[in-house]
Amino acid sequence: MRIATWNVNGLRARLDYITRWLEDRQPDVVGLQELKTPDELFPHDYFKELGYEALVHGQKSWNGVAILTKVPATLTGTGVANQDAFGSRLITANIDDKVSFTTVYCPNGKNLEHADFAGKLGWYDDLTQQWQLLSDGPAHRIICGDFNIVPKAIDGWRGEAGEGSIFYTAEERSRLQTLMDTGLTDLFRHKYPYAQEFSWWDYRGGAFHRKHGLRIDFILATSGLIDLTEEIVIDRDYRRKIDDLTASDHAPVYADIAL
DNA sequence: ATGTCCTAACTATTAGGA
Repeated sequence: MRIATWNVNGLRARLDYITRWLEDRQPDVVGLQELKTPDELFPHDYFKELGYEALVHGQKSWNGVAILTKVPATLTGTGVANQDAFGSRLITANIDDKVSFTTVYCPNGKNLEHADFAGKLGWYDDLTQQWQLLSDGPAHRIICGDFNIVPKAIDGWRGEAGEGSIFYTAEERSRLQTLMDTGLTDLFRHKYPYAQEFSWWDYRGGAFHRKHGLRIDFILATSGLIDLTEEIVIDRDYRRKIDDLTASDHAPVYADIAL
């Protein structure tokens, strides 16, 4: 089973680009973030023609997450408890009764002085609490998405020079670590302990070509899935322009798991 | 380097992104 995560930066503006990627990579399950699309405008029929059912937790203008799936799936939850003010950022489904699949769009935080920074930390606290409380359903669980945190210096182009700035703070990293301490493994970092690969590059200033990126999009999985993971790829070719189609500022990330 | 770029929105300028 090929599972994936992708912050598409506007689903409707990205529809043709997303189609190219789906046809080329043929993922079975995809967590999408930053739909910027209200539920009533989600193109269910379009994805159905491509072979995907869509489970959607959207909103007007901003945020929004969805799960595309080729295999039978059941929606089991949306949203982080007590965090409605941050918008639509989490959706969970049981995939074929084999794995619980969650995708998240974690808050950005803006800057260290902004109220959203403290809010980001609180959002993570509530996410972890909710994650721990979820006890029924499949034992295999995946949470993937745009986490908006650089886990280690190697995961950002600025390296050690970035330490302490937003995305690189000890406060943010401790929140991510607390979530991981519930029994989650970063599949990319586990398979490639020393690789420097990025999943996001700023649109501005030629950041992609200057290799000024961050690795902030992860697939986190429970321990039973580690040995079942055959490959994990940050698909950076799909951060490039295709013909006249503009890419998202995030690359897709996918894993092939023997489920 | 608060320069740059992209999206959505009460279509023109602004907010948000990371």
